[in-house]
Amino acid sequence: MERKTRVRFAPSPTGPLHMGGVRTALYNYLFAKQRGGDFILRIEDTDSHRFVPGAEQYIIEALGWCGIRPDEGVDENGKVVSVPSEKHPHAPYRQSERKSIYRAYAEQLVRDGYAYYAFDSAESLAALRVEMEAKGETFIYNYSVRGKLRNSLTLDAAQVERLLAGTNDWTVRFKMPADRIVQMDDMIRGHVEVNTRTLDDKVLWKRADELPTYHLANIVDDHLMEITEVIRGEEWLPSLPLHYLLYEAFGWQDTMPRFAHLSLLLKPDGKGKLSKRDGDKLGFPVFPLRWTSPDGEVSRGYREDGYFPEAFVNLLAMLGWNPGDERELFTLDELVEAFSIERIVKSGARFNADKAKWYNKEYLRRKSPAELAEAFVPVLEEKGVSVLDGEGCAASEVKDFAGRRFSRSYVEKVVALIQDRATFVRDFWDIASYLFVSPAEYVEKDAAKFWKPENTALTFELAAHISTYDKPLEKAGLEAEIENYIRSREWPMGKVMNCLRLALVGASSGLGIADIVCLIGLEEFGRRVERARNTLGA
RNA sequence: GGCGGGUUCGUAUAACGGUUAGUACGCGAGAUUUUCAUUCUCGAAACAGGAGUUCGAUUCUCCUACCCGCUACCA
Repeated sequence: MERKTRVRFAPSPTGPLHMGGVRTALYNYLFAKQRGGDFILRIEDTDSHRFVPGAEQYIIEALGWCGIRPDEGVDENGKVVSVPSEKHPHAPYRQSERKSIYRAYAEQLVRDGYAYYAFDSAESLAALRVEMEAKGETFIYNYSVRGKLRNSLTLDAAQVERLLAGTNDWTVRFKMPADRIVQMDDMIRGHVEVNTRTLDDKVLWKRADELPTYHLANIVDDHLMEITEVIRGEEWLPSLPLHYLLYEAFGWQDTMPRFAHLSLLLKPDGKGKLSKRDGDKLGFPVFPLRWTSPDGEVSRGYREDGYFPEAFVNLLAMLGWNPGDERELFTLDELVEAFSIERIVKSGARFNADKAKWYNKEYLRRKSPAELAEAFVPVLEEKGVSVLDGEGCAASEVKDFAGRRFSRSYVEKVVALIQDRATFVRDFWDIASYLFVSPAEYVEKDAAKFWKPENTALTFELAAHISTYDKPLEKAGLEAEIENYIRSREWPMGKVMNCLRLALVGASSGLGIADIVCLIGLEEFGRRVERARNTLGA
């Protein structure tokens, strides 16, 4: 019988999710949605020592920002579900709240001979490890040493009972077979085999906190939650044999999920995988959202750096996957359509900040001016420019340069003309501040180049002519008028235009003269020319 | 050290035994433009090395090198 596709993203709330984690979640999501399946969020908080407050909420918020919404595990308020319901039948989805489930499974394995109780203390193991390493031997806790240690395999039943009841630092360990080749299949890497001889008797359950370790909790929950595919990071590949053996020991082979191990995201320059530490150091965020750690340390995020979630998702998807053709721009829905595990790349991907910016630029230029204006408003207000909304201003556009008040329709017009020139919304101010504030000073170098008596005389004459323009202010018409005026007099076009631009912008860069005049209007135009004349001289 | 994974221009990638090894970002040069930006055109830039298998290997096998991961009562 064909099972419904169910995948899960199972982060550990030990800190903010970094972009590699988001990519893993994204690939899981895409896989599930493509097959009409479920994407489940499960919180793996079985390490009580590494719990970080706020991390869980961060993970949910980050996924939400990306548009990745779990079908199960998180309720409509963005909280991890603890109580089972029709929509969330497998609750709780936080492993710490599933504590009671795991012990029985651990005991089942002991009873069936696949695991045993181990009574060695952490200190005695550490000592043994040091001792063996001193002799040049590698310490592996497996068949080779378990016979010499204190456990339910070497101690008699009565003693085991006594230790089980009377002490609380024992563990349940998996009894790794001595010499067996485990044959595995990975959806990305193909056939993989490992001899159990090199593997160790992993701890499955700890009496001290009555919590399972990752391996047990993971297998039990994936089974209980009817997970069909496990798509996770490459760091888990070495423990895949153990996981196979656990499914076998439980007798769950027939419903064992298929596995896909994703390569890691590497640092752009140096060596090693992208880690949480090297965010600011490398000049780009490693986190989707800004994160303030409990001790007050702040790490930047893509959201706060001005990236659109669509761009972030897109660039992440293309880091280790490609559609097989030359398309590069995909919305989340398009990714759902195009995604395929077969086209995931095996090797690790190095993140490239320039490409990330390019993606944002592409999305920015595709956005509507209305949406961009909306995002630009806070920036304007920060700069002391107020944006007027509402009924009154629709009819008559407000552009009050001295009072720094502009109607939203004006902001939209500005944005429409500059959106091709920006990578982020925050670039707008640098590109277009002169469309809101008269230039207070003039770039010295540009002034020296263009503000010369032979140019200014002509410029003032042109400005005077423009001021008398009585047709509706509209780019094409005004542009033709200006060009015509200059050409018919055989004036040097570049010199005059740049001289005038200097007066309007304060520099010899920026939009076309006609565009600027149409935006700021004749009145402001006249003021700027006057001001330049007074400041720079005629 | 042991085990596993990986290796195509600087980066991300295409190629699934036969190609002038393609594309994108970035970089360089031109063109367009009233400046800047955009846009357009062109250019430089890669099969880690060595053995096999084959009529023929970037592609298959093995070895070496390098990179990455794991080797915790962390995930």
